[in-house]
Amino acid sequence: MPVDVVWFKKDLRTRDHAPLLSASLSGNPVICLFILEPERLELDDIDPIHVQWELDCATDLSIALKALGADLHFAVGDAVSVMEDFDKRYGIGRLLSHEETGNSWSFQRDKRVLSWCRNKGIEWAEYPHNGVVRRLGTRDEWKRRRDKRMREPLSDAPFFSEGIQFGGEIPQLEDLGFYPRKLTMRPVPGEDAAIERLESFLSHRGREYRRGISSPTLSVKHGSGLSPYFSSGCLSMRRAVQETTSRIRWIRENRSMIQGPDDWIKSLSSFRRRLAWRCHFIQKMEMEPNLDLVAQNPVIDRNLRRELDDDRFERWKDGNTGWPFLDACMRQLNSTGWINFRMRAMIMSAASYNLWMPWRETGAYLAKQFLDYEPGIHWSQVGMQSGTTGINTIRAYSMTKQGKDQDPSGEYIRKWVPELSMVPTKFIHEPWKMPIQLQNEISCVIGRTYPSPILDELESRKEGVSRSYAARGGEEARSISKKVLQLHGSRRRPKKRRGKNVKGVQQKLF
DNA sequence: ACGGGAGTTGTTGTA
DNA sequence: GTACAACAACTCCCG
Repeated sequence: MPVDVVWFKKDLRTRDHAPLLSASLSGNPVICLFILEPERLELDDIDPIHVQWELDCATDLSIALKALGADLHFAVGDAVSVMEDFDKRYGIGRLLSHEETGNSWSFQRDKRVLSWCRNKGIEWAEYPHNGVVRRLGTRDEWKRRRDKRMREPLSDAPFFSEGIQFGGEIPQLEDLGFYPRKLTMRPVPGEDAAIERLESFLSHRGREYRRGISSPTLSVKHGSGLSPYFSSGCLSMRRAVQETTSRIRWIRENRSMIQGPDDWIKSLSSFRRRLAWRCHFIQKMEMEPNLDLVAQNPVIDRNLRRELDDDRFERWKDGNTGWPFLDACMRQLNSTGWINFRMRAMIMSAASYNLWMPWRETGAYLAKQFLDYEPGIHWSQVGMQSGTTGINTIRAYSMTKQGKDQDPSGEYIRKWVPELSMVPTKFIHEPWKMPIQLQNEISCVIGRTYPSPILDELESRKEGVSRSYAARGGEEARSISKKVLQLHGSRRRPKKRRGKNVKGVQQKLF
């Protein structure tokens, strides 16, 4: 009897999982499959921490599946070879999975799997995932269809009468010669932990979301912390959207019993808007699957002529640029595998504008640092923060301004850059301005115990920005930018202009 | 959803 | 009450 193979990729959960549900209803024997693909580990945007995280989430998933009467089979190897092997042993009737919108590599891999299925006469049933709409010609319909999908009911975890037992061992990365770096504060893997985290966010942590997300310290507490779970699919986007909506409704209905209901509603609405942005960016990758390899506007990219300077690259990566706030952010990221959105933008902006390094190399390094690496979001952001799309205004951050705004007391800098722990607040954002005598007194000598700034921040930023504007000026570059906007631009209606005339007219009406 | 300069409007303190 | 400087807050523009 042919078996249904449910191939788990970036959807490591049992609830709201359409392929799993469908397999359970078919009546066929079911194999749940997770493949550790060693080839991925050779890619420059994939890190052992990603595979380890997926493996740990899959291990948790295997326990949940066992309780449902199914069993997760772990395999190591190339996806097609693994399928071939399973087909020989069991005879695959159907392959079921979610559509994956990953990087160029996974796109090519899925094409190979598809042609293998076709050769074998095996049906591959792929189900839509998150808010991504496959085979969409233009962006016009996207928002409506995404929102509609988010409103559809969630499905429970199904039961299985005939799951084929997995007799093997869970593979270990170490046995393959990969040793993931140890992350501090790594979240607890798995679906239950993901749901718990969503609940704690909605029940109390998210109250200060709006105030907290811009700051690298507050965002640790008031951010949702759900991103790694979304990347590995421990949590469905639909569940997050629906539960956020019902929480907002609950606050609205019980507003008299709650203090500060409006701020709370604003926070959760803004969280929900960001969930939609998440889908919006992954949709870009869906429609342009080589976003991780080719700039959206290749002409601008060529005009920029950025070069990888090894010394700059190393100092940027390690958080040794001599720009305290940037270094602190880099070190937090390297240590925890996470940093908030705004600081990611600043880190990328420093690489692109101040240090003038090419986006592919810096973007790949960052991808490896983010535990929550999501190709569609990541490479869209990299494109934006390197000025290679041509459709967004150039956003070059000032590290010292951000530092003063987000960390006025310097507490965050002192935590992550201990060399600066004795520097008084007055100089914490610009320690090179300390008088030599003070430097000696506190044993923090700029240029010896902590590096001098790698470049003049103001000057390098100014030069980077003007070179970037110059690169997008030409006729050829402009015409490509226009096309990029048509294909990818957000279809949100432009704000109504509120000029003095309009106001005047309104006043006359009342 | 950038930063910095210029220009504008609003607020406060002082003679 | 008035005049005005000093300064904060805001808007617009440009790279």
